[in-house]
Amino acid sequence: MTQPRPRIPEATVARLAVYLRVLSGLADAGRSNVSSGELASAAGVNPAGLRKDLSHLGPCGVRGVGYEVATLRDRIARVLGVERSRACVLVGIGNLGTALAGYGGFGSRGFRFVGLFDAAPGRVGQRIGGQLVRPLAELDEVVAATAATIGVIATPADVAQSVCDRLTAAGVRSILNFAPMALAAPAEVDVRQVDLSVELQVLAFLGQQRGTAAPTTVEVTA
Amino acid sequence: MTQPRPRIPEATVARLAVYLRVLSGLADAGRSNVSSGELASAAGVNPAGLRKDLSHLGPCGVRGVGYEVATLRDRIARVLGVERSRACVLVGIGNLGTALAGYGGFGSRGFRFVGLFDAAPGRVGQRIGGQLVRPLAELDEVVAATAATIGVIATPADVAQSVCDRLTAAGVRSILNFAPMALAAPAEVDVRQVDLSVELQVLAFLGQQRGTAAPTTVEVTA
DNA sequence: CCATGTGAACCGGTTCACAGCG
DNA sequence: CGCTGTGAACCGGTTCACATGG
Repeated sequence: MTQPRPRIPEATVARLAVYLRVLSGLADAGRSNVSSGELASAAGVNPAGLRKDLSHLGPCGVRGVGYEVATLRDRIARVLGVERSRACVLVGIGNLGTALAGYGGFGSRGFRFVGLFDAAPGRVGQRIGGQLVRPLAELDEVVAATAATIGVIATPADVAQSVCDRLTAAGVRSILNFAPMALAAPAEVDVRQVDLSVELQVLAFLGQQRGTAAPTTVEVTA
Repeated sequence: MTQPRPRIPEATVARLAVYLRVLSGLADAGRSNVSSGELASAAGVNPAGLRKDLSHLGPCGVRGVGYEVATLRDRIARVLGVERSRACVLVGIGNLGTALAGYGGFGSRGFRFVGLFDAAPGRVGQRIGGQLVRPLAELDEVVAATAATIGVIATPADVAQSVCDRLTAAGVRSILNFAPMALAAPAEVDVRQVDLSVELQVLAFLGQQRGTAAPTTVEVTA
């Protein structure tokens, strides 16, 4: 290939996804142009960092002017691979699983759930957003038939590892895990962990530290 | 105070929360001792890093032996402030909000929801896990009465900023935001963003990069 | 002798300041 | 003249290797 393939840092990829969302909103609002400052403020990052992120895509703005909204949006979408639709399976259709299955934000980002699975007989057969909930026994079959490469785990912790094993055995290459437990998976499988109670715990700790650190709040260091 | 207050890094705090969960599980299973290697593997981190994390609490293991499970658990719990119960309010009782309100993992970590709020008249008056869903109009009142310091936003993106403004005005000092949108808040308020579709997007990008990078998979670099 | 605790090298990512260019 | 693009300093965090001590 003639592409330079510059290896975009993971932290940058995460922010590109945010810029993409902001740009889509701006485009829908009819805006045709933005500066790095405005885009950065809407995305919650610092302007220089945003420009550095975009530099990984090659020059894509006009000096002295800013960025063309639709062009930049399409460029980022292409890099992130939003065009291609990605088949995902979701295991664990409790409240969280239901929320994920029904979340509209995924569809517009190129993700579609091609299989919803649950172990509880009571859940199986229900419909969530037009999708049938299937028994876990059909996992292999569905992954094979749809070539799904992404699996999402929203089960209780005690079955998460066994679900992970089944997903990897079925051929899934990337796993997003919401169960509060570290998963062991083969090296060629990417696992990302989202841990809701850890987020709350960090927030509480920072708040408590901030609260107790300086009784008179600010200007203590000066 | 006689405490040294050594300023624990944020990344370490997040992992301490994970160690705490693993240690609680080990204690419940009757284990009284662990090595850094075993604990690290259960937490999904590298052993040296785990020891460095624990070094922020001062020496708490026995050389040549390992860590005493209950002691270490209690030490971490004290540092994270798990003992004190923290009042939280949750705004947005859709599928995600319902999942959060019903998630048992929070209670055991010292968090309790003292108010569930939604703008939709259809939601108000429902009970979720024994809690009544209230109208947003009662937010100030409940935050004041319960001294809640943490707010969780699980609303659609278009109202997230206004909810954030109301929470900060009511006196909330820490916000966990699940709406896919960057929030603007006063500097003294901590905001943490959890963005589900960004997680999926990063995962998909890494998978696509991995897939196209090395056709013969491994041993290319050797 | 073994696992902890830690100083020091290392690395990715962020911030800054300014050069480049419309 | 203004905003983009980027090299260079900076910083936090991770990894490594080994000293420490039961």
